[in-house]
Amino acid sequence: MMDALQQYYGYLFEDELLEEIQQFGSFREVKEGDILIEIGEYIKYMPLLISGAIKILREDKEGDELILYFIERGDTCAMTLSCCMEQKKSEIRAVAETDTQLIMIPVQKMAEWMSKYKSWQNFILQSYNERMTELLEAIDAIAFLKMDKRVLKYLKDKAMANHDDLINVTHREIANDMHTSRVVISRLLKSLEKEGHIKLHRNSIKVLDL
DNA sequence: ACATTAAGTGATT
DNA sequence: AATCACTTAATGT
Repeated sequence: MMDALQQYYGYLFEDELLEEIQQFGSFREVKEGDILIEIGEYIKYMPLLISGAIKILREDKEGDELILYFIERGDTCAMTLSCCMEQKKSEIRAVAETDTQLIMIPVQKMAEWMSKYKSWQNFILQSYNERMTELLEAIDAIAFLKMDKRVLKYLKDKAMANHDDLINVTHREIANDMHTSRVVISRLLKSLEKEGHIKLHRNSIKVLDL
């Protein structure tokens, strides 16, 4: 665990902080599809990604999902930040997008480090900022972009998060993430394929123009 | 060979 | 953009 920490976060954090992370954080591995945080749960840990990716979803009363954004190595969940500050329940669901390795940091520590380490403070502030930007993008996408653009954005985001232009996903799953029907997705994907943006296969899609 | 699941299509609202 | 109804294609048993 120290190796990975050193490798991916060494340039960000000072040595004492790295040691504290190692001491208080617990390493965890999850498989694709595992739920890390469920809506309504109290958040006790904040995740620090080592590898893999996680997708953040919102859900309405009827159980319909809507994707907000993906997080990767070097990211933390902004919702965790706002929720854990006041020991509130989670407003979102976090699902492992791929097999993922991460370090769970107790929220008390994260508050403590805020004042103790400048680099931590910067890290939190910066990723909070990035998340905010992505959230705004997500809102823009929903409010102003047409469905076809949204699907393409979704695919590109997903390809980025996976570090792979070949995405394993069914039309059904996309429809669920985007809160629409499968038929609509099928049609949009068809037209995107005709325009040369993607290549369709059964159970997978290849993104061509990244 | 049969059942199940994913994906494609036309018509309707 | 959503829904229905139906077809076709791929995959599993």
